[in-house]
Amino acid sequence: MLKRYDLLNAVEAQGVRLTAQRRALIETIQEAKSHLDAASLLELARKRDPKIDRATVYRTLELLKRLGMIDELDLMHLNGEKHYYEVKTQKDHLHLACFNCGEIEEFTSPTFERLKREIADKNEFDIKVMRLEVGGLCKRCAARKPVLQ
Amino acid sequence: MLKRYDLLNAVEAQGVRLTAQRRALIETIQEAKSHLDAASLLELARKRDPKIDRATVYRTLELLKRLGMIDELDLMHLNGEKHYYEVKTQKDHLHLACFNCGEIEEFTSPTFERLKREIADKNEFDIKVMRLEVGGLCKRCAARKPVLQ
DNA sequence: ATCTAGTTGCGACTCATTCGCAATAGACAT
DNA sequence: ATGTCTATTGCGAATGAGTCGCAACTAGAT
Ligand SMILES: [Mn+2]
Ligand SMILES: [Mn+2]
Ligand SMILES: [Zn+2]
Ligand SMILES: [Zn+2]
Repeated sequence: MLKRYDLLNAVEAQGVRLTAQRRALIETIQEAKSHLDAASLLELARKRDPKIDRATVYRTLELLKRLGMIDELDLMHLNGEKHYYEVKTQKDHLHLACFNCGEIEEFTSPTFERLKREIADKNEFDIKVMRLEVGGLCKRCAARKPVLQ
Repeated sequence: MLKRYDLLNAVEAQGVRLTAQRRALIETIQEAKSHLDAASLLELARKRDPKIDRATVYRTLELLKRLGMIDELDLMHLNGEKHYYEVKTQKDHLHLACFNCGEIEEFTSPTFERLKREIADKNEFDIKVMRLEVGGLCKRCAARKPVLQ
């Protein structure tokens, strides 16, 4: 399991106003077992504070993105055009999405870290976000499928 | 300049029906100087064949994606939620998007290729698409900005 | 020249995300 | 504790990207 940043403390440290809604949303993302889209996040957060609006969800996601505390993912848009969110981990990690079964695998990799350093160094690019998403067939689904077609 | 696949020939070789609209769209993407979103693609393609509809653009993009001939990009959604498209290149390449000036840099990298092989090998994942997008500040903009804030 | 399955245009639709504005509530000062 | 001020919120309406159903059309096979 990858180590996640502690959102609530980090947000507090930024001197951002801590409302009940933000608290509920932040706790929800922090404890989420999977990548959440805005609608699922809203649904879950309402269990903590039923009085949260969709607009607040988007505004809070925007805030957390701006502060560099969460990452936004496409996950290959396997399921509509929505985006997914997760707490940033200490090391960046990458995502493999299976076109067939929808499974998402995630992991870190020294080569990925090295690539990150190279980009920053060679291009003198000040990296704020880095997103590597791979689509294809997971081990199981690749085995199940004929190689052709 | 990265070497692009020849879409028209590749599509023909697939035994896909070649309509006037598809031809116009394919030629447009092929010759595009930049990453095109669906609306820009439509606008440009209409110069070749004025009678193309938005729905056909999306259906054709879907087709080309399925055939693995184009890539779909977010480019960090710097400008709304739309997606961008480009002809697949012989080697995959990655994209750096500057949050400040919007510039997009692209390049290939041996480390990126190596990472790709590692993912395929270690995870036994059959890679169809691989998308690495980086957001941050380009060289010029990073220099212009104070390090804090 | 005919046939037909695949493709298209159209208009209506869905779904994710954003916006404007009046009401509310953190945080800080009193 | 109370008041003040401003950032934040809920609401409902709006936007914008992408999709769909269906009748009309056409590429390409025979
Ligand atoms: Mn996207
Ligand atoms: Mn590119
Ligand atoms: Zn799978
Ligand atoms: Zn820049």
